[in-house]
Amino acid sequence: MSTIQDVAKEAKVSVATVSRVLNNSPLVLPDTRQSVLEAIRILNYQPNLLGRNLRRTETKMILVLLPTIANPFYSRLVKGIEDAAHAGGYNIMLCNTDSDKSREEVYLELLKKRLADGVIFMAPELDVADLDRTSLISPTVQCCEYREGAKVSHVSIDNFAAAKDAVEYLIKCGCSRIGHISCKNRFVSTIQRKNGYRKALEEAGISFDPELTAYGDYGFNSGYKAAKKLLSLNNRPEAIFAISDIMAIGAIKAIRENGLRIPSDISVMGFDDISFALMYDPPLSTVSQPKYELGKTAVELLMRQLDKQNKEPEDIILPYKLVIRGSTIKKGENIQ
Amino acid sequence: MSTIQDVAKEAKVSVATVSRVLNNSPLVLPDTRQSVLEAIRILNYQPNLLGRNLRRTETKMILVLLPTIANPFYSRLVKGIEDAAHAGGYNIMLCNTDSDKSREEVYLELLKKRLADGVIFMAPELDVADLDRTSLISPTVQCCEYREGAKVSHVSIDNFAAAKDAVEYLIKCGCSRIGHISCKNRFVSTIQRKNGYRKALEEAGISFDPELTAYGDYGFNSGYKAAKKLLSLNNRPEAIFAISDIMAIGAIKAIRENGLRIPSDISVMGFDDISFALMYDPPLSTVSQPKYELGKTAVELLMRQLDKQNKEPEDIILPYKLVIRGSTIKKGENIQ
DNA sequence: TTGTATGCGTTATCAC
DNA sequence: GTGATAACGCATACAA
Repeated sequence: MSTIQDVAKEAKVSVATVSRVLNNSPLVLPDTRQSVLEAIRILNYQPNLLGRNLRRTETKMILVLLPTIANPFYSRLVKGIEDAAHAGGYNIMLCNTDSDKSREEVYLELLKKRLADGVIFMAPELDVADLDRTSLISPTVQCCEYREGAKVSHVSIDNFAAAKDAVEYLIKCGCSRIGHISCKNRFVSTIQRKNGYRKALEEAGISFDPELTAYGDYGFNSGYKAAKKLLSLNNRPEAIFAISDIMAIGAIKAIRENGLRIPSDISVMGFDDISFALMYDPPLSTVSQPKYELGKTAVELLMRQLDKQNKEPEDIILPYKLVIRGSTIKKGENIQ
Repeated sequence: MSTIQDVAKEAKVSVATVSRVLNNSPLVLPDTRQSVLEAIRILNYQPNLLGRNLRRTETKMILVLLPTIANPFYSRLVKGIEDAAHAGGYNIMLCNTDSDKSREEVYLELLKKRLADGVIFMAPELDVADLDRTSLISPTVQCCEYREGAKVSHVSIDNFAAAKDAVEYLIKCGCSRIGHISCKNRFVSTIQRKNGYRKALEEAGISFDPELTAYGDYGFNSGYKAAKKLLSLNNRPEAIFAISDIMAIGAIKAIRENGLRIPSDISVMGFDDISFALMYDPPLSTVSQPKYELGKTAVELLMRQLDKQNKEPEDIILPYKLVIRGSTIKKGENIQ
């Protein structure tokens, strides 16, 4: 493995000149540049980035913390992050936290140990204070999920409006008893979606029934169990709004097991628009998040901090889209 | 940000001693160690790994190249890799190549530039010669997919036996016209699965009909289209064996659109056993790969090279499992 | 325009 | 058992 020294010797110039060529400095004569490039070619030289990183105290690496890549919601998001990062000369380190705070902290060590220049949280387990502390060490951005009150940039959709829209659609379809499958966490998205659900009911003059809300953990089985519970009510729901597609699909399994049909007996609405939503039979109606753009925007927010352009936290809201497919009855097609 | 120098000054020892404490050297007095640890605590010191990496010319980082994390097949696999890597003191860099050779090469630059100590290929686009060249630079392992003839370790299942088993099962269920949805690539797994399919037919005395093989690209739509083609044959298949679960699910969509039912009219068998296979309705019969173990084993193979324990390439075959669920008719339940 | 010299933070090789 | 000090490979301030 040859070093910059070897190249300098071969090209009969100083290491400084080689370094200049490597970094496209304008103040090096074309002839000199040529002979350096020739030496690089001859020696098949590859700069050792460890040296550069140490010298510059930067790694051109972004830490990306997410619960698990097993959740297909993150696939497109990561793609958006990856593309934007590459465009800016950065690479990413994808880390599964399993929604475990201590795992998250272990990965943040990499930041403290200078192995990454910045971090994007997809669903921070850290509390507001820790998040603020992290942002003091390195540029930090929250994407999709975020902690309210933290002085840390974030990008997300308007979860309240999205949930309200989704439930309003179900109401317009003629459903008035609408079940909600939520999660027992304190994520802003969860709370906002729940609020959107209640607001839609309220505006339609439908009284909120706490029995119609069941809880899961975003997983398939939890959606199945939550729906079983809702279906066991004396007055079962005519529609179910779940805060994740996977839970919605679990709910459909439960509904079918009870001998009911989708969507004629019960409509089901999901959230996220993961790729499976379209593959499922029936294709799932859902709230589509602009996943690629969310990821891309998160990186842009981070870049602005990395470039020291902006130290102030920014909050960006991206548009969502209600996607109606086969798991909800169409307006006007309801029996009532 | 304090450095090792600051700690040395604070603890009134040399940087060498601090370094020894940091690296758990046995030859440092308990008292000295204590005072160093105290200084570290006071200064809230974090070692800068860039310095260590440069000095040791290692990064404790493993490059993991896969087509895309959007393919859920890789979720558990990555988990296995991650856990094993962490256990060995390594972190991983997950890289989506989009099955694009040039993207793969870009990521391999990270290896040449010493930003990673080794690489695991999940589905190498590189040819045998390039793969051999890479293994000369750094420890290299192929996981699941591999190039035959490359002097590079690999771990996978016996794709021939697995496919043969799957097709034999369909035959035992009474199906004799069995369609195959494959891919037009040169992956060993593809070829072996095709061979297993043919071998099962042959042993059952069923003549191979080239018309019964259609091609896709592992994606949902491609499975859908391939099945459409198979269904348009004069003598349509009684069962379909796809080499990916996602294509199998696409095939089911096509079958249902043609007014046929799963599994009574047509049985469908997938491959991989992704999480969605169990969530789908009907739950998909498929060949289950030991995903977590495949990932774990790949790291172990790599570690042996990193430790210089073993330079010779090793080939490991892990057991698969045929999982029968609702998308195939049960033995004895066939109409014939 | 190019070269010299220094330092980034750490570990390792020597002395002592 | 501990301390000086020389690398590791590169970028950059300054000198020429």
